[in-house]
Amino acid sequence: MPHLTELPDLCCACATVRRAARAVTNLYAEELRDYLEPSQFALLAWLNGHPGCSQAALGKAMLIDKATLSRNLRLMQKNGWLHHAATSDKRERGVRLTVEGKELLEAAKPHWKRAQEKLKSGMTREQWDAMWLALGLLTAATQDQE
Amino acid sequence: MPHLTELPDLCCACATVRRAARAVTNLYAEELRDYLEPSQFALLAWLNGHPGCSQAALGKAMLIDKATLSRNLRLMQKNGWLHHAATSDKRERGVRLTVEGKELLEAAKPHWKRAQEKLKSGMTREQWDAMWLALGLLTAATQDQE
DNA sequence: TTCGGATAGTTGCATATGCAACTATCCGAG
DNA sequence: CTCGGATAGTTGCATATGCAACTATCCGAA
Repeated sequence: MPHLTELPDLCCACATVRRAARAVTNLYAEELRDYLEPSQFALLAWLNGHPGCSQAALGKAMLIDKATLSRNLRLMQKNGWLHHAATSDKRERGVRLTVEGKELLEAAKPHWKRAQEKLKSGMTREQWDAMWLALGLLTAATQDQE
Repeated sequence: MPHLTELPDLCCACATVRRAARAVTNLYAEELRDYLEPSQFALLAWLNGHPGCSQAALGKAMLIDKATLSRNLRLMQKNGWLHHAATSDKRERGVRLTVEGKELLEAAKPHWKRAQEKLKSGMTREQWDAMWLALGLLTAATQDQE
């Protein structure tokens, strides 16, 4: 796989960030295989830090369409990892991890960590930091379009 | 959408690059809506520069699973944008754009350009360059794991 | 008080993605 | 020559993703 760092035929930012997402997802998926999908790990981890969060708030934070979220959360609920609870606003319902969900998250964490360390070990500290900055700026640049 | 550039609760590189990919994909999809999907544009553009390429080579360049590629290309073939041709090696078949495929690519290009300019206008030249570097390094870091 | 716009969530439809298992073909070692 | 491993591509299955259209609820203006 030569020249991945050179400016390639892929002069399309969309193609390049999607390719990176595929590559990174596969790396994490391999580590998390026995537990959950990488995207499910992300949802579980975020919800763990924001208990009682509404689907809408979750979607805004992760930039996930509400329809996608509706179905992905339903799957995780069927797995027993989380549950919905009524709120004062009858339109929305707060999402919380179940005990099983928290246990799964804890069990998966070391494997997540391993994947992240693998990635980190492939670049310098400066490159790692620059990557986080770049991803944040890239995402932000998509949001101030309206 | 505040603080997207700050180090967030999303300390998972996978979640962050996937979120960026969603955000960027949506931006391009909006521009390309009347033509094709962003991922189809990427395939079409790459094939245009590598006529007669095999699915396997395409998959290696874009880091797309061969099964995914098989089906995505089939869709595009049904749309009349490309065709497969036999090669000396009977296992593989070279993929080429049809005339319709080339016309579509040309028609979509200005809209792709507009999406890319939108993104570019949201950051400085240095940040733009740093982003390309970071995405390349990130992708490369996933590849030297075996 | 009520009505219309905004918000939360779901469903139909379509595309994208990857693993496992499969078939067909190629090619080199013996 | 032949057999077994490697390679190219397809199919079954499951998850992820987003738009459009829908229902239910909320809330502020008239």
